[in-house]
Amino acid sequence: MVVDYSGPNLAKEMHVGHLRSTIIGDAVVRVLESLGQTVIRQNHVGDWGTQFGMLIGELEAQLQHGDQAELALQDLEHFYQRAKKHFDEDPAFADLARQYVVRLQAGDEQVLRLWHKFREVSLAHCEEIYHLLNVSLTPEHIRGESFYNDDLPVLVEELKQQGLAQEDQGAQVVFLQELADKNGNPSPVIVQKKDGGYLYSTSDLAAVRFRIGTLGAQRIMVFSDARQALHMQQVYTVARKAGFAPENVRLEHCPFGTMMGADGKPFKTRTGGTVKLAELLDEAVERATAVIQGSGELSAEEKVEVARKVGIGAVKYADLSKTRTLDYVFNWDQMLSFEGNTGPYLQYAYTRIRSIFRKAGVEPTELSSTLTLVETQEKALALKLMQFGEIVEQVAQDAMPHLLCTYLYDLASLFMTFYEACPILKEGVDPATRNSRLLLSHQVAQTLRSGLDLLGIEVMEKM
RNA sequence: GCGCCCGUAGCUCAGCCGGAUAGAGCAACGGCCUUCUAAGCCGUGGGUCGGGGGUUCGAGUCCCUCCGGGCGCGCCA
Repeated sequence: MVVDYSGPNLAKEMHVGHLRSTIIGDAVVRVLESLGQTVIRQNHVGDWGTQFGMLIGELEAQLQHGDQAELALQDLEHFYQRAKKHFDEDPAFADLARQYVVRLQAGDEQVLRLWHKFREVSLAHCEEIYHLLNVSLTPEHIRGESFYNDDLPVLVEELKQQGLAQEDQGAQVVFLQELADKNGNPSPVIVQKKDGGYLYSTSDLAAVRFRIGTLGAQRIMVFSDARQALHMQQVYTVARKAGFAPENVRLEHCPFGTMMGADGKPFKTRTGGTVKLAELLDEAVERATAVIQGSGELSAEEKVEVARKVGIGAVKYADLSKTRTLDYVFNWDQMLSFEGNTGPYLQYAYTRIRSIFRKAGVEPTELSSTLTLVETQEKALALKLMQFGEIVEQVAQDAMPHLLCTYLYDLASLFMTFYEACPILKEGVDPATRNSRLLLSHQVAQTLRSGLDLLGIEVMEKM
């Protein structure tokens, strides 16, 4: 199967808008792979389009001033703003930019070289973010819009020959009766602009065809914003009609809601700007550092590592634990709290168990396999442990990681209850009971670790 | 205008193919540390599941309608 997720626009720096697709998609991919599925990741990056004419023009202008490309592109956001300003204020530059778009489309070598340079720097930035986020995407998963460029004229021609696409007001349009409204008005999908250019509908269609025809996908999952629901429906409907997608191939759009600020409006900086992902993640680690400051268990070096895992884990868990399709409110204090359904709470539950083994001086492998369930807390915990498999199956089926989060939280809560009620290493606990409870605890730790790993969240031995 | 999504406790959210007195966490209040991490645990109060119809033995869940909010709808992605 093919899973399409993350897909940032390379023209700018990654921002919070890319977060949900990236971490939800990655969690689902991990879950699918854990079940033995063959998953082909596709990072459909935005590396093509009119804005690149402007960016390449700006890059060339700066290179002519003797600047190094890496340096000029060090701050992509800033570079973009500069290019935009240049474009808006200098008509000559605007013309140049438009020419570059044409030359880029035509495969002009010099322009392509600059485009490659830009793309390379921007992708390197994405790699950094993925690494920091502990997301499994690598360069080999990149398959941007540009990849489909050559196929677009071919595809449109096919649609025309099939009688699906027809000219309307100068553009090539597919009218879908399947998606008509109550009044019978068909839903229009433009596959080629009046000026001959193509749109994302076209490259998305090409992507569907490539994924099925070349990659052999039996199931395609695309993680993108819920606002693209109509667009995805259109693409899939056209793909079916055009014969790109046979009946037996599952075409799924896995939409997600918007990340909101405390004010209930889309998450922005205090000044109303877009929040850069790099800054958000830095802040997460910073805040986590403050949170674990009081820990007496950690050395200074360990704190750095733990803060990273806790901070990043908190951001990811906060997102993953909410129903995917709904908007959710981003709240630092809540996600970094050790109370409630949070990343830190689960990581803490894990370290608490590891601490027991350290204290006991016992390795899980040394335990006898005899499990004796007597107390109600022990039984409840064991019962919960057995449900892990079916929850994972369900997440794979529905692409809903929050089901796994809810499960892990329930499991951790049951463990805490068990831990309070059932002494393990205390005096007076007979060896058999001690062994059984250690075994049970170990199973919980393993399950927490596996579950968090499927979510792309790391654990630690101490915190 | 047309279409999609949402409305569950003060706040943030769960509630599998409809099934028993609707669940958590924050917040509020009250308990539990001389021994396994109190970053925890136990308990109390708090909801006409937006309103109204309908289907059903049974509806937070399915259907219709109304109210309220968000988003989308031919040449951006």
